[in-house]
Amino acid sequence: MATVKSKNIRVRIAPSPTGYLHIGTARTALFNLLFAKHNNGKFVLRIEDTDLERSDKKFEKDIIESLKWLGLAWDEGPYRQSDRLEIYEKYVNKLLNENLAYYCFCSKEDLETERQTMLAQGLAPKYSGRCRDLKSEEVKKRLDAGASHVIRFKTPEARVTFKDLIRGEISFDAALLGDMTIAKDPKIPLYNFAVVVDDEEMKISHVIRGEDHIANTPKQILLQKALGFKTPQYAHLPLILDPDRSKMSKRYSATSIQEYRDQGYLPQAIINFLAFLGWHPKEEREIMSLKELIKEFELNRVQKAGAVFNIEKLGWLNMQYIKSFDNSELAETLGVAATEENLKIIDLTKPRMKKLSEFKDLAGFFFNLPEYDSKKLIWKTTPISTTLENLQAVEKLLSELTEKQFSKENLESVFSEITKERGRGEVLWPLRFALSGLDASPGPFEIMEALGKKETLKRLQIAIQKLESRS
RNA sequence: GGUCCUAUCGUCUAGCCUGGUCUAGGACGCCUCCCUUUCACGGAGGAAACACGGGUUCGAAUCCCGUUGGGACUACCA
Repeated sequence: MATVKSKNIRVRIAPSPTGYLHIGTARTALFNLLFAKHNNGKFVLRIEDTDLERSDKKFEKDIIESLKWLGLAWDEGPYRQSDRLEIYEKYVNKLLNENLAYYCFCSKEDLETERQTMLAQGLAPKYSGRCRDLKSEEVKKRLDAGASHVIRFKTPEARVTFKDLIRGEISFDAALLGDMTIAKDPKIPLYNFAVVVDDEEMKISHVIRGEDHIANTPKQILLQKALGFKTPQYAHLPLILDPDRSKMSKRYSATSIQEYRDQGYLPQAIINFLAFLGWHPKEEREIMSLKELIKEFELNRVQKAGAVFNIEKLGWLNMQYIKSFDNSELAETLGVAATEENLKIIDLTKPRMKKLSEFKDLAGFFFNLPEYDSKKLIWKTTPISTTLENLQAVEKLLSELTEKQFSKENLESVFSEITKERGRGEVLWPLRFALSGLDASPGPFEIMEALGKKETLKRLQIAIQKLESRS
């Protein structure tokens, strides 16, 4: 295998527990894992919970559980930013002491007015730097008075250029950025700052994340330089899009892994599907396991443009995986007892299921015969009387068989004569309908095998009675 | 508005780096047919794309420039 020589590759997935594990986050996690494992690197999980108001333990729990369910195992963590506050504080103070950051006392209202004014002038909105040169005595005085504040980084006016592993060179003019906020207080870091500190402390070599973070990259690089940190390699993944080509959102579709899990999508199918959203192996293949994906994954084969989430294809993939399961395995995932009868039912239902959740609807008739209109027993233009005669003939034929003879193969041969005499459609359609009560179902021989002699006869008699009461 | 990213069938994509083998390949979806009592599976076939305009070149889906379209970002969220 063409692996990069042990270059201490370390990547991370850094979800914030402000919602359930998002499809996009799962895909980012997957690509990170794929890249790490392909190169014998480490995959770190870091929970970015610096936003106390929006973070919730229940989301953290869901993220961890969903990641596990998908089979995306991390090597280190979960680290929690809320457990690392002293580390950020140390670095905030460092910047403050070196006069690379400063306290800002501007009110939100003032900032907003400033922003609007600049926007109206067609300028890139950025902070004016009003508090940048406040005298230290003044700062101390205001701090002592308990004035509300924030800490800003003195953004240098420079051109920031970095090489994105997927997109090539990307360049920003930092002069347009303005002095960004890095913390609300030395003890309360903000996203861009916490990320930079953690990536350094955790020796992250490659930052693989969504395209929506491209604009954050120059900010983080500037911070790294000020702090004397190394700059990791960056790779920005294309976004997952809704059918209207906007960033996938709750408004349009189910966005949490948990929802797909509840609907009966298999983790293998989701992984396979997500991997192919923005990536493709060299060969023309569609079905790949996580292991195979790891083997084949190359960052330079990642697509640059966003990819629409195609639920139809997920459904098809899911069906492929469902079909690949053996019956007892499927019984277990469905939470159904692996009795002989159930296994037969599963076997017949398997090729018809796009989602596990469809099992109930598809297989329900095996357990309870649905109510149906006796008209439905009639094949095309067959007269009622003929249909009745045919069913009676079938009943007679079947009642002479032993339970053992109720196998698909045997029943087929038993029926060869009667279907020749009376017509396949004329015999088999009413039989199948009597057995299933449904317009669409597996074939009558298969159903009879699963149902057994007693139940088959019972259902046949119900149909016969229905027809008799009609005529 | 500004900044940045981006552009092959309806969708996911192969091909693009290293121009000719592209009459542009595969998959999902769609259509037709086969199998078949129905539905599904399976099998065979079909319709369907290089956004546009300039260059460069003997030759461009592939390289360059521009236009247009699409998207992301633009917080004391992450």
